[in-house]
Amino acid sequence: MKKPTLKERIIETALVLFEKNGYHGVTVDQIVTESGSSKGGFYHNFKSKDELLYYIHDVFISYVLEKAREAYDNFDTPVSRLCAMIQSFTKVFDLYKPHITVFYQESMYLTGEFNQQINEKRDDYRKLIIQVIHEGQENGEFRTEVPAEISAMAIIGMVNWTYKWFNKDGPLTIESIALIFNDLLLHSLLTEKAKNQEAVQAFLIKGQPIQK
Amino acid sequence: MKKPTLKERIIETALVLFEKNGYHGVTVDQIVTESGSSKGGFYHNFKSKDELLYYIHDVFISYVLEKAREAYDNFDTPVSRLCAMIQSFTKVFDLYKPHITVFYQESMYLTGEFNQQINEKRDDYRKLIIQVIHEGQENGEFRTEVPAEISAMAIIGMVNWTYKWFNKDGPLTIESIALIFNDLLLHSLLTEKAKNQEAVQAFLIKGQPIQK
DNA sequence: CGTTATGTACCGACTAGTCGGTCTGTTTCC
DNA sequence: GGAAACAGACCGACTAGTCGGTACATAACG
Repeated sequence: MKKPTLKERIIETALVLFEKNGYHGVTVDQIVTESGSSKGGFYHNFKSKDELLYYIHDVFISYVLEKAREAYDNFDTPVSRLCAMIQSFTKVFDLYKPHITVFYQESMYLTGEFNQQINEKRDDYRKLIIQVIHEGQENGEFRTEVPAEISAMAIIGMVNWTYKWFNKDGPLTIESIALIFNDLLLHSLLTEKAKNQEAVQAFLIKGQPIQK
Repeated sequence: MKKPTLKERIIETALVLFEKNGYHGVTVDQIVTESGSSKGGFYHNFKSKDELLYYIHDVFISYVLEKAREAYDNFDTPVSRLCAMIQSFTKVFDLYKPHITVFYQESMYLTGEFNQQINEKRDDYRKLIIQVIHEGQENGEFRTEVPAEISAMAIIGMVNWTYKWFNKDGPLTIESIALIFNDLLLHSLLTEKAKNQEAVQAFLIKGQPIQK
């Protein structure tokens, strides 16, 4: 493990502080003090406090988007693609919980240019989910009674909200939660016929309540 | 319609501004100017900018909690209770969208006393949902493979997230969205046997995709 | 009834403090 | 020695909150 650069240290510190106190609840002086740096060091690495916020957003959304694309490429059916995406996304909470909290709490304070770049990636992610659902509706595995756009937002909402309540030291691991999410989703989105396919059954939870 | 008091005018104005620019993106001076008031008028009605934020939070959460309790009291089966709660909650978006946006974006900036009071009501709401699911699991209508606590958070997440994307002028009314949410929920939470009951079937969507 | 007293809602110039950002060094590293 | 990385004193714009005052209503008084 190579020793972290000042830039990395600043980002780490800011992340922890932002998660706890919000972007506006943390001053540059605090970040600088806590990271054992200085104003000079900070502004040498970032054009502004805004840019730091942008970096944090970008690291997270870029990672998630890439993982979703990988999930899409590595599987070849709508069900397995969707499940893989949900799993990879949910698992990100272990790694990037502070990023995610900041992402959803503070994105409105991103200005102009920064805001636009993040929004593009966010849109790409949403479109990818909608696309998978559409593909599933076309091949008859997904119910068509519910519009794909709404299903997508329901999914995204369910998963995203996890940042408000997930606790690493709680009774369930993030992996268990990901399994539950997949189970809930498939039960609500698939046709009865599709649910009976063997390949799908593997994603559903049977019998006893899931445990850690 | 009686003419609004200054206090009401300030709250209305602040709501619109907060929704658009965030709590920290709006100054007291702006609120005062836009509402045709003054610093004095503002601080005569509110102890601080914080207290204004608290008021906005409280109006919304109190309303939602009351509606949920009504829903519980007016129905007598887990399924109908849950559906009624989801419907009343979802429909609130027409009425209180700015409150909700502020509620979820800015609640972290509520301090001490204020924060505590809001959290209590939020907890009460969550507990009520969990209770209904538990009751449904006990009478055999709800699946027991998934923990009630997680189901509850999945539901709350799905519904709450609506504030990020719902648009009054979009293709779907909030009532249609509420119906879809109920359909998705029941499909994922109920046992196969329960889904076939006539009383439950009424809450499910059949045939063609739902339209406005 | 007219006048004075009193409470309440509201006004707006002012202030004390804060915080993002700059500027002038100093150190580190090639 | 020169450039990049960093330190920290300093600045100025901005903002939540204050405070002395006004306008107006209702009540008390003679």
